[in-house]
This record gives sequence, C-alpha cells and structure tokens, in this order.
Amino acid sequence: MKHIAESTVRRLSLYLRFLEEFEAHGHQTISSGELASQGGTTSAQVRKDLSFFGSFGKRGLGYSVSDLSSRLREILGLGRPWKVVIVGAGKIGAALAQYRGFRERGFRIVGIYDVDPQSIGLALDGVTVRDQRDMETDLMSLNAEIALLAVPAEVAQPLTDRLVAAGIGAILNFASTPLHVPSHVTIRSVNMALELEILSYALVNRDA
Amino acid sequence: MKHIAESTVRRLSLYLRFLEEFEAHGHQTISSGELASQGGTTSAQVRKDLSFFGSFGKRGLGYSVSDLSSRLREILGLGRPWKVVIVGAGKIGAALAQYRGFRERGFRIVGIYDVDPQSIGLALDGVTVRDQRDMETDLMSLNAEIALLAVPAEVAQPLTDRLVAAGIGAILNFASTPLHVPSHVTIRSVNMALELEILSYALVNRDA
DNA sequence: GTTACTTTGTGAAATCATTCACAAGCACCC
DNA sequence: GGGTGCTTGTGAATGATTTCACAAAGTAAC
Repeated sequence: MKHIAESTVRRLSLYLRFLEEFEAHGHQTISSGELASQGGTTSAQVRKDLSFFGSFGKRGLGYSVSDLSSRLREILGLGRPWKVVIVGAGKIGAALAQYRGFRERGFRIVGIYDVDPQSIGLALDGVTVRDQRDMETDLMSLNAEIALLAVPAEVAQPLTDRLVAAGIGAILNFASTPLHVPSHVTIRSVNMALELEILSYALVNRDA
Repeated sequence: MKHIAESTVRRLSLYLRFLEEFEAHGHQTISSGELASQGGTTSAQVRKDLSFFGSFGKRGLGYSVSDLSSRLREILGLGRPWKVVIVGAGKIGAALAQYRGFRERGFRIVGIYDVDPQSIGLALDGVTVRDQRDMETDLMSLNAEIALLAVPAEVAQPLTDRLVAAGIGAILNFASTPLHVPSHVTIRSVNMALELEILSYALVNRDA
C-alpha cells in the first residue's frame, strides 16, 4: 500500500472517536460533512482520508456508523488488544498507569518499572511496579509491543536502547529529549514544555 | 510577518534545547549541521527555519550559541515568564503541577482549580488547589495567559468557554475531545490515547 | 419511471513544506 | 594579500498535502 501521511492517521483516529459517540447516540449513518465539522476539517478531507483505504460510503446517504467504525478500528490496528509497559513510575508514569483512556481503547498496561526502591512494589491500578532490572526478562515473557517512557531526559536514551534490544516495537516518549531508534522501531514523542512554547509563540505573534 | 508553519516553530523550540545543552558544555559556536543531527533533520532545514526570522550566522563559522539562544528565546516569546493556571487537579493535573520542565522554561503555575472537595485545599508544589468557582475572579486578578486543561472530556468544552470568557489567551488541552474556541484564542491538544493509536497503526503496517 | 435532491469518490489544481544546489562571505594559514 | 576550506543564506525544484470541482451513484417522492 501507498504510504499514508501521519496527519491522515491522526484524523482517522479522531473520526473513530466521533463515530463511537454517534453510535452511542443511536445514529445509523453519518455524512463526511458531519464528521468533518466535529474534527475541525472539511468534508473533502474526510473523503480523501478514507479513500486511501477503500470506499466505505453510499452516495446520497453517507457512511454507516457501525461499518465505518469497525473498518477504522481494523485499519488502525485496534481490532486486538496491545500489551503496553510503562517505564518510570514517577508522577507522569503513575498518572499514565491510572489513565482510563488507554484501557478503553485496548491498550493494556502489563508492566511498570522503576529504579526507586520507594516505588518498587507499589500497586498502580492493579499493576505492581517492578525493578527496572526485571524489565528485559519481563518483556521477553510478556511479549509487550509498546512502551511508554516516562523517565528523566538523562536516562531516556539508554533505556530506549534496552527496550529496543529487548524487542519492543514502538515507544511513546514523554522525556523532553529526542530519541534515536533503529528504523524497525516506531517512536513518537509527547513534549509538554514544547507545546507550551508553541503557545507562547502564538501569544507573542497573535496579530502578526 | 509572513505566516510561519507550526512545524517550523516546533523545530525552533527543539533547536533552543540543543543550544542550551551546547552552552552548558562550553561550546561557543555551532553549525547548522550539528544542530540538525541533534534534531533529526537536515542542515538546510535548520537554515531555512532560521531564515524566516533573519540571518543569525557567520558564513564559514556557524552560529554563536549564546546569540542564537537569545534570539530564539525572543522569537518564541520566552523572554518573559508566563502565568499558567491548571484546571483539574486529578492525576494528570497534579502531575503537570509538579512537572519541573515548565518552571525551568519560564512557565509559572499561579493557580490550580478543581471541583472535588477532597482536592480543594491540597498544596501541589507550593500552589494550593482552589475551588473552580473562584477561577474567573482569580483569572481576572492574576492575569494568567495560559491554561492547562486536565479534566474529563464531558466538561472540557464548558470549562473552555469559561476560560475564554475570562480572557485566557491560550489553552493546552489534555482531554480527549477537540475543543472549539474563538479565533483570538490559541488552542493545542495533547491526546495520549491518540498517540498510541498512531503507534498501533504503525505496528500493524510495519512492512507496508 | 422520472425528477429532484443528496452525498460520495477522485482526478486536477492549488497550496504548503522540504530539499537541492550554489554563490557569497568569513576564518585561517602561509 | 591571496589561496583554501567551511558554512551560511536563499532562489529554484521537488515533493507532500489539502482543496476544488464535478461526474457518478444513490435515495425519496410522486
């Protein structure tokens, strides 16, 4: 298949959210225009995004909410649960461990790791924090596919290397430093201070 | 000034980080190539990004680390501190309140608000959680410019409307729903479940 | 069955972002 | 002071993404 832009995948993910909401409200069908207005985009964009994967709509009518939902779930790989480990049980790691949104969408936290003896042994939302030294063996036996990295910037790269060596497939990085991984591993970063700086820029250049 | 792409602003922010690191290591100058390799981009990209704002380098030599740092800080609006309020003192709000990275970069938490009587009165990193009913009057008197919104999706839009009415300039939204604001207010969203879904897509389409 | 209306799917056009490629400027050395 | 070696700044070219615009395909009503 042709390469799909990240911005497209991000929007598909949003569409899926709206569809689920629509489904909960008992709606059967939805038009590209309705989907667009929810997501702050245009109907043409919605149709183009979907067209990369097939034609799921009925002309004159729109899309079946339930059909499109399941097609999107399939496209996004949400048909099955994913096993996720959290590395770092500090404030952010702990908040992530207890975040409802992950479980709801099929991301199951199967392990949490830290180095701090104070944290090791704590139960966070049913999962016990384990020693970071156990990380590799656990990863092998659990076969976790995704890691959430919530550790100080200084140790982010070495821990990334360990995760990669242990066969992780994807990493979501919350440290404020860019990480380097081999090309078969997917990495994304969430950098909150950087988001604030973008807001700062916008505030300063409001009228420009 | 010509409109600057968000991707450019994001990279400027990253460059600033590397410059600060370089400065700490005692380096005087840096080339576009060095800056690029840190940020996973190309030297041409770095030079193009900077060229939107002026020409800060010396041919044959590169950029003065300290000069470029201060120019970038100025461009990004980081020359002065920003007053930030956090709305929602749950797990995420509390983690944000205690996150070091904000203060380091001049974002000062001046207020935290919640509705839960259990949370109200708690001190998070020196700031006391206050009743959400006090939010508007506080905002007016404190003149806070930025809000971090860490509340359940159902109440995110109404709270956004209140923040906008109270004169907030920018919002960083952690709720999993897109928010609508008038055009004079800047909004950005950090949606962690969505980031995981992008990873899920990547894992499923690894070889495609 | 025909007409009127709606909405999709998609090439083509337009816009936006990145990369290329190279002249121009500066440092350093002899 | 002239030559050599780097590195910047920037138009032009390329590539990517979004928007446009419209034929095709469906519904609904009579």
